Amino acid sequence: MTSRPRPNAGSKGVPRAVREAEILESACRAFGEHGYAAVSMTDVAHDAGISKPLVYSYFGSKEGLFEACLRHAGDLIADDIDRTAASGHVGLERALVTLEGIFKTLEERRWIWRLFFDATRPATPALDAIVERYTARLTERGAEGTAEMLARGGNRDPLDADALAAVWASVFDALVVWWLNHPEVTAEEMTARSVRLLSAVTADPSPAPSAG
Amino acid sequence: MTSRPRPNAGSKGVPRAVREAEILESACRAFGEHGYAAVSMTDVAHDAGISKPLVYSYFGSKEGLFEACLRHAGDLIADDIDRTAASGHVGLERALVTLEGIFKTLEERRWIWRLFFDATRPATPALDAIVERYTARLTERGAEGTAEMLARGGNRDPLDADALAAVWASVFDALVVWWLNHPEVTAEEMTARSVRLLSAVTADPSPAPSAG
DNA sequence: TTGATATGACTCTCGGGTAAATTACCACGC
DNA sequence: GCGTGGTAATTTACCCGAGAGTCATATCAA
Repeated sequence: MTSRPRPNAGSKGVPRAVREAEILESACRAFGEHGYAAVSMTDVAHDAGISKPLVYSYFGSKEGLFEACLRHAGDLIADDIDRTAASGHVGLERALVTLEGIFKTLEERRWIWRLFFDATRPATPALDAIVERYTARLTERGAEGTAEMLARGGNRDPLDADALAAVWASVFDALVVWWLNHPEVTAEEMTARSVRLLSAVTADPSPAPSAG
Repeated sequence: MTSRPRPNAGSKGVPRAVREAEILESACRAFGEHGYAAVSMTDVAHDAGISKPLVYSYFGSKEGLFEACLRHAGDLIADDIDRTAASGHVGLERALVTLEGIFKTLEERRWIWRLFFDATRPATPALDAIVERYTARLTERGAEGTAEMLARGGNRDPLDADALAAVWASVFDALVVWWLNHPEVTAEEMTARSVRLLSAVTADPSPAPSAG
């Protein structure tokens, strides 16, 4: 079995750090847009313009590659959350400042948001821990706000607080995802829209549910 | 290659309609709890106490089986939505009546809710159409309510209306999913919780975002 | 005997992961 | 300047397991 010539083998000579960043970017985009399960390692390699074993030499496994994507995206998002949380705003205003920050951070990399809500990823302890760590910062901040809101109304039920925190996280996610699906809307416009919507809801003098 | 005996082959004689219902129930539960991708046809067959080829003889393919699950679940849910929508309530009260109906309908089959939000299913035109058809009824009803809320505040932006409808759908889903994760909470209790939470939010006299 | 019900054992494809070989570059002695 | 060996970068070709889907055959009731 005489080996046939292998075009381009070794000819690139791209430094490790550069190649690694290239692969990571391709992977983040692919995973974010199509989901873990729908993306094969061959896809990532092809998108990055290289062969599959090279991807493995850099990231070890598909799960390892996804983990690197999570860390990359998580650092971007969590750092932003921490920054806006430290800005001293409270109540609805803090929620809106947080949204504004996220919109600006994601502006040119919108797809990374979905990495953290990818139901098709394997539920391994390693990945679970990373997702948990990063999402905790976001949900914690939200829970503070919603708990405060309930307390103002005299509600001290811990399950109510937990459920409302989940609802708020879902609202946050819905706003971001809606924005992901409307690429023509800028971060600035989306911030203004969020202000209008949240104000409309909390100020709504609609027919409240009468008892019974 | 003398064929060995096949224990139980053909010995059951279960009527088609009965077997079909058994398989469907197993499949709905498995798909709903673990997701399309994580469930194999062998799993379904084993759970239903039969062999894989029998599942194929009834539903043709994995996608066909999932389609049947969607129709089964969709009929339950959509019928319920239509019924509560016709009850004549408006505003927040209608939202709560709708939630109450869904909670009661799902009480003994909570997992079927997730079938419609399963990101691991194949995105074929056939399945897309079915999901679209069933979810349309739910989101449409929601959009009516949110549009009305915006209009009361003088907001006529169609994109705002679309985004708020998405947010409301997300809130609805978040409440149901929170409930799925708290099996000890009854439908009745969950309805009461929803009333408290939505009332708290819409009636919140919190620091509104000042201009600028 | 016939037809409905049922199954063990198989094929085939896809995708994660690997082994071994190949190319290019670089440092070094002459 | 120029062979030369070491090493990093990269490839082709393969293995392997899982799971979708099929076929020929077996059992049983009427």
